[in-house]
Amino acid sequence: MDSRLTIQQAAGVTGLSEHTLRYYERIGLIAPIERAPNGHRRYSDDDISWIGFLNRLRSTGLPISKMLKFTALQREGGATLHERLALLKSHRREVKQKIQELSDHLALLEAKISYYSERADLGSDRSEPDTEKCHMLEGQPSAAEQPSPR
Amino acid sequence: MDSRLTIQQAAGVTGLSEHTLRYYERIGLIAPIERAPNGHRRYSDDDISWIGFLNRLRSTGLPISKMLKFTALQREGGATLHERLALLKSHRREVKQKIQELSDHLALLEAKISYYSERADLGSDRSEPDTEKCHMLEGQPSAAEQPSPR
DNA sequence: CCTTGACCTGCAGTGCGCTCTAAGTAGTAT
DNA sequence: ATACTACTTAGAGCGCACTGCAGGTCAAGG
Repeated sequence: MDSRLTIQQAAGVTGLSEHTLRYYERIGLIAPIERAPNGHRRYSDDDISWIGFLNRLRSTGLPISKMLKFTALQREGGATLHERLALLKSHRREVKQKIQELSDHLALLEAKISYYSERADLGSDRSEPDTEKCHMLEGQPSAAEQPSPR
Repeated sequence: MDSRLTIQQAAGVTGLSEHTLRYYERIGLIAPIERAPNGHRRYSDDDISWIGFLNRLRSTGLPISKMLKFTALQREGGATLHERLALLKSHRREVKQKIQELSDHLALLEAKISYYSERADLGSDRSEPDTEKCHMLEGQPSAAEQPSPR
């Protein structure tokens, strides 16, 4: 059961490319992987599950820089628990916000779609370039929505 | 009311930088903006609301290439309604999926956080590098979750 | 007249997250 | 011996979405 996967196998099960696996190791996201006598990497179950965790963080949009921070804390051991917790919590907040934002935009998308659907219903084959005003239904950012996040 | 904003003002109300406004125009995301006699851009209300729409699409993660596609169709006029509709619908599906995905990852984040919180509660000041196994609770991608999107 | 400031253009540079290339090694198969 | 395959490294390149820079124009103010 103690698999010791080759990089190819590790790539298979994690969904990352071999390239990316080496890259992650190089930048320190993954600790130096054990080597076979010939120098080839051998991924342990622990390595694989750590990579799984990284994968999840990544797919919530956590930038690599923050994952590095987390990884560094992890390596420093138990004393950094609070800090790691804080990092995760702050990320949780961001993910929640992102979900909210997407939901909002989804609603607008729905509005746009039903507006278009209507137009499509009433014989839309006039090829006049009539429609250049149809974006009027997108209220602009309204200042509150886009405070100054750039 | 027919504002005719300068680029600076347009940047202000849209939340984009002046650079980005020129960039969007250059690549064709925004139609050539009307110019004052001195060559300076003057953004109309219509321009602004179109930019607002682009902004929304962008913040749902629609890549610029697809926005370009949409923009091109828009300019071709009414005959492309169905196609535009299809594009929006396909994007809607993606946004929904993204929301779902984020929610899933959020759940995992919560699990991790409560796991850490527990540890933090029971006096976590042993500085042994004990914790190197705590990522064990991240089940790996489980094949179904990450089919092969890379 | 000279500076300041807002704008213009074209093009180069940046940061992120990979992704690819080149050149080399090690082990097996024919 | 030779080919093949899987791996290794250092380092270059890529696609995206901007962002910055150099150099120029124009209008108003001191």
